[in-house]
Amino acid sequence: MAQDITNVSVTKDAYECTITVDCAVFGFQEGVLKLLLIQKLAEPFKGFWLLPGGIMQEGKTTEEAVKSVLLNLTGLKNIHQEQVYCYSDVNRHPLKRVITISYYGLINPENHPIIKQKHVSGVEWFRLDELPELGFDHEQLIKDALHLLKSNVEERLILGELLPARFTLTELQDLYEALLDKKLDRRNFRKKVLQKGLLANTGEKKVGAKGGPDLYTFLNK
Amino acid sequence: MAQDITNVSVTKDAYECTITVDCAVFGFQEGVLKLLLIQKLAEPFKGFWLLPGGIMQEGKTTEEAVKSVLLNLTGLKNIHQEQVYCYSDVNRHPLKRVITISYYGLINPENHPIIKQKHVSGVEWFRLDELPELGFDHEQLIKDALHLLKSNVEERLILGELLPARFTLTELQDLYEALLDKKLDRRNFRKKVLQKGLLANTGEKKVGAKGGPDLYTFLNK
DNA sequence: CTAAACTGTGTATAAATTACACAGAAAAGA
DNA sequence: TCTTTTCTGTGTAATTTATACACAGTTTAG
Repeated sequence: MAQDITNVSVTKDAYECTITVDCAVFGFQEGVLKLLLIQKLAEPFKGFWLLPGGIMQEGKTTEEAVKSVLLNLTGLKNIHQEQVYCYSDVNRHPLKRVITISYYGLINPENHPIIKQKHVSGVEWFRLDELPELGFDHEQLIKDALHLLKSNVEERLILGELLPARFTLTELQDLYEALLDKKLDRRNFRKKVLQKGLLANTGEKKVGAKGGPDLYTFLNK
Repeated sequence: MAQDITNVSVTKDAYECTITVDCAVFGFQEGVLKLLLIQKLAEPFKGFWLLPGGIMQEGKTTEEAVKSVLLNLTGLKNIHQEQVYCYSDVNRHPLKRVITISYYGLINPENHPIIKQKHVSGVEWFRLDELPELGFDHEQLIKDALHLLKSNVEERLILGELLPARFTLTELQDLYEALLDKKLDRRNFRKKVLQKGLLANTGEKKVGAKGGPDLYTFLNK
């Protein structure tokens, strides 16, 4: 007897599944792109480093679940986040079938002190080129998150808080260069990024920096 | 008392949620892009047209769930599919909290006869510019699916079965024009699409067509 | 106040995109 | 079968976009 699997039948006999969210939190500091990882306190993957993540609780959207998980594991709040992908392989988690929606987040580490919470044995920023061994399939999640981040930055200049509210074009260029892993020509970079029409020169200059660089900001936010 | 929401605790006290999948199946026929919709047999949204979708069953990935749902509602099988987005608003479904992973699929309607199954009162192809009123948030799902489809076609020439295995460049151009909703110059289009290096001229010509157009195919598949 | 390190800017060249027309092939119709 | 119609395949000039490149001015560091 075939089971009715249309939308009609969600109220009866529906299989239910644990949903987790994971979030690749990126920060940009001293010209280096960094990723925030937590170290697991218990099995499975005890001692391994992981993306912060956890269970979606009743009544929450996945976006809200990400916020709550980050707050509970790292003390972080108010961060820009974007959905990356849904991972549903049956054996992703060794103990139980879970479905994971992954996100990435963008913060300025200086504005967001990391406060290690209980449930984790460590919270640390890692350079992207010096990541430790990761648990679960988080290497894949990071790869996918980074790919989306690059395309969102290049195509739409979505920076979240990777840069401060007012930033110099050289800071923006340093971010591009870290993401693309190559040097860019200053004059051509400025031309290209300015003609997107998304940036405004504030008319003020950054203090404490040689050359007295102009501070820019986003036009509409 | 704070609940442990890390990955550690997936086995205890975890909220579980019904997961559904929806799939925007696109077909390309007579130069027109079409979308396959089903008509609902029962409340909620009885009589409304919807993307085929349904519940993810135990032991299945979301990709497998999409396959199973399409087979059960429309008789379709073996279709190219891509994940679009995860929708988790709490009130998306009027009867129950569900989380939906949406996909799009690409088929050649001529190779895949649609066989209406039980659980639905209709299955029909609609022109994209003549869609009926849709239930749930499926208008949004279609918009997002179409957006991803466009970018996958333009950037990566991912056509699934929108065209037959061997096709003329004019057929490919017709598909582009339908997707982008504008006319393209033939010579420039050919230059651009050929220099992607993904197509090979089979050396054969399409019979029954004026002008004797060359048949092309994908290089590596 | 000198040296060092940074900023802001324009132009010439190369590459990519666009606009555009005609001769040949096949089908359709007389 | 032959004339008309409709489609295919192709190149070049003009425009736009991307790239390579150097120097004078500003600020900090010593």
